[in-house]
Amino acid sequence: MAEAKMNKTDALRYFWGKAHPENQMQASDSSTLMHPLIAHVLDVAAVAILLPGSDRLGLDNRQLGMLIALHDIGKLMPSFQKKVPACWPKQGLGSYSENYIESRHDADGFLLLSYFCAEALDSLFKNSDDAQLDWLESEKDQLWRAVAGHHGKPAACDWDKRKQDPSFKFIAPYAQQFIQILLKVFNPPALPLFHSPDCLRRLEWQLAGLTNQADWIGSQKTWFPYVTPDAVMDATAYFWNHALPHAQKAILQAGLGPVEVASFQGIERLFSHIQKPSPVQDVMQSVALPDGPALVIIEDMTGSGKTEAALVTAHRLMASGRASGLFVALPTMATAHAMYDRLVEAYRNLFLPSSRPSLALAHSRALLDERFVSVLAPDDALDVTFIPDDRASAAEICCSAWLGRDSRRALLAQVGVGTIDQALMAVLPVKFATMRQAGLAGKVLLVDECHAYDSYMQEEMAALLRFHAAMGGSAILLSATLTGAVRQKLTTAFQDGLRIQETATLSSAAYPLVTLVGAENVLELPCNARDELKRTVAVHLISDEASVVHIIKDAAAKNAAVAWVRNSVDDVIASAQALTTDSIKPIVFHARFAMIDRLAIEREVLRRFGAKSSEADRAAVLIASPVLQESLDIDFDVLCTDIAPMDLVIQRAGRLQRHKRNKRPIESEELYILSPVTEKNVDKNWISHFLPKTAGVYRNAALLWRTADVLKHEKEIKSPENIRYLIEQAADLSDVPEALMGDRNSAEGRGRAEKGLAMQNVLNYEAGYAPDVALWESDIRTPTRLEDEPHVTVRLAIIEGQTVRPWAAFIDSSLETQHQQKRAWALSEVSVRRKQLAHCLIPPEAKEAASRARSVWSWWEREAEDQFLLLLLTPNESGWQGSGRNGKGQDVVIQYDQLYGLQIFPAISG
DNA sequence: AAGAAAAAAAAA
Repeated sequence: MAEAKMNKTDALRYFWGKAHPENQMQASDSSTLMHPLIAHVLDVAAVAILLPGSDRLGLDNRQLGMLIALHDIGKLMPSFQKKVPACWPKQGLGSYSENYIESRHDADGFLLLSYFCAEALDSLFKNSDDAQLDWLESEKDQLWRAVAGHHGKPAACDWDKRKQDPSFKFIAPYAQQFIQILLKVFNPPALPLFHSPDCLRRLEWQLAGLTNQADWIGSQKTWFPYVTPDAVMDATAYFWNHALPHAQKAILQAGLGPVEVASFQGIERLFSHIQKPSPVQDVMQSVALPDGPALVIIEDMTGSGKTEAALVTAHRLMASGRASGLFVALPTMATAHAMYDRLVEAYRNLFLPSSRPSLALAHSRALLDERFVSVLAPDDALDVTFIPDDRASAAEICCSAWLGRDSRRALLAQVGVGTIDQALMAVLPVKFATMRQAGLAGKVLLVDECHAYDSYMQEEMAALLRFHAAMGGSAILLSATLTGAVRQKLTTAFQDGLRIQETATLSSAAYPLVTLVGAENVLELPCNARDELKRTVAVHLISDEASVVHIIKDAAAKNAAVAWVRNSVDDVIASAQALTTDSIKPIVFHARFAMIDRLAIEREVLRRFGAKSSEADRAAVLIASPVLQESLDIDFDVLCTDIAPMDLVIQRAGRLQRHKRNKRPIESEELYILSPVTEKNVDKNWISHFLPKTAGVYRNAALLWRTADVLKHEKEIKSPENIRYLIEQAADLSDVPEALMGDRNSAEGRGRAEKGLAMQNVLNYEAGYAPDVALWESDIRTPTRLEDEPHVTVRLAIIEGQTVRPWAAFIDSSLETQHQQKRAWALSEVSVRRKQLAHCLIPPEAKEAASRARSVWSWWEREAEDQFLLLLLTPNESGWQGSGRNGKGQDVVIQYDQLYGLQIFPAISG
């Protein structure tokens, strides 16, 4: 029996917007199997209107609500409605049919808005009868693609072909009626014509981000329980009485409720441990900041208190209304953790005590961090009415589970700390980049250690700064030293984003230095160094390994703390073995250990050589790979290093007699650099004959030669006086030996290629949120970092009978529990070049146990079988061993022990 | 001919 068809307005409430997948349905209560489309779009519109920060778009709430509510109009199409047959709106579409062409509702939505319903939307753009004041079609399309592209990338399809689908003719009247209903709910005044294309472009990106964000919140079923079609009989009533109150609560539970920035009242109020501000902190407290969006670059020595100076700057920018929050980007997960720990103490002081801002940790492994997980409030358990009244609870950290459980959402937290990669993905055509943009918008972007990047990442950084400035954001960059070229590049990028025609030229060579960049002017402000940090290190170039060994043995005999930074892991292990005697037992430190062992070594190294180490503990020899130049706060009486590029040599030298100590076995500050002799007539194997593995790691021999040669003449590293000079001199490769020019040129070529690749990959702000102007989620994910060579992640495991245990659980039995499984596996990882190890052998009798072990890994870890290798270890006389094949398919033996780490040898055949 | 360290990974 044919159902009597309803009129369109009545029928519309039966179209669904959200529904359970068929198999999870419970037939008992058919009325709430689905959430009506009208209800869903009003929910999302309500969220958008109430989200703090949505006022930055500069739209009237009625206009904003209208635009956002249109985001899912494509779901009216039968090709969407048929997806859940039980929810098919027969009241409008007649009896169910499967015969509709497959399509995407985001692309269909765009077509409805831009083409089939243009007239119905006229009133939204009609300012007067003067056609001069009308919006252009292309301008309207910018808005439509922003709201339609809410599935992580711009909606796309073969538009001309898709238009031919007869369903459009059939659905258009419904869509027009749908629009009428929304117009009645919101009653939006006409959108003013934008006086500049820049403003419209910004609105396009902002609207795309906000739609996305509001859709994610508005799609949470726990916050927006399904309602019956009857509930939206009166759409206006639903919006006011249902959508808005639910949205308000949802926003609070998402941890995105309104917060108020405290006024800036001096660095001591922000950090209780600071009694006397350092010079750079003094400057950043008092200097006049440029008007409008600002870029601040702080170059100063490690230990100068840059981070606090930067947070002071961020607070001042926030307090002056230029930002509502902060994201701190760091080069590694480890440094992100350290920064998180520092912010835990201070971040609440940025806001009024009555505000409850979230502090989120944003990187791929944040959920393996016990401390972060422990502060995550369970969804819905957050008491939204709770306002702490005593200081103790006001000081407590918080982060909603909704924000904390996904790295893209984590960027939305008022204060975020994470890897730089999380921010960079905002300017790459990866899925939900607009979410990340929304997270960064209106925040101060604080990038720490921003010298630590290659050409590819530098170009991404420039793109990020350009984008951030164009969106009206401010940024702070921290570094020990940047070359003039890099500082100029980043400054120009920021000014580009501000639409400055004639960007500033930087000139200062002072150090330490604060660079203040605004739209109007640029100021380079020399700054004093902290007295305690001023120092002179004597540099000795040594051209034979035996002498280094001799120096180390000599120092060890005097009970000094001595370290040798070697460039390759194999060299580290070989030298450690060669140095081992009855009295010397070197500590070996590199990254080819299972993470749990590496962390244990790190703790041991900190204990022995850290600020609080005792004289007895310090009498030790450490042989380390370049991991040592990373952020560990340790110091040595004597330091040796293989030759490396200048900035790294300086960084390594920072580990020499860094702390004040009453008495040292060796008082003079001397750095010994193992390097071949620098002469003009060297041959092209200058470095590879002398330190073959170093030649593989630092592939620009000219740069190494130049570094050694500059240091040979300069003879000392003097902070702060000659730091800038050393860096700039070493970077100048115009006059290197003839034989090394080939190397220099190919390194330059690689750099240029990387830069080109990055330029090709990053989003073009100007081109807008459009499908064809970037490789949006093409076949290969656009990476935040280039990998020069493919690596595999090896997960170490112990096999005993039929049980496979992660190595970490074997080392630390507290990791044996069910809920620690993921952490245990992550702590058992080592990264190895695929060339060395491509496949691990699993004996047939262990196959079953091995696949049982793998089954608890996440879907991509299981999926990428050649990327995540399970290595089964069995004990042998010197530790543990397993077997596998290298990249060429040859059999190899893998040796593992806690002293030297992972080593791979060719298998002895026969 | 040699090879550090570092990040990311679904959906609305």
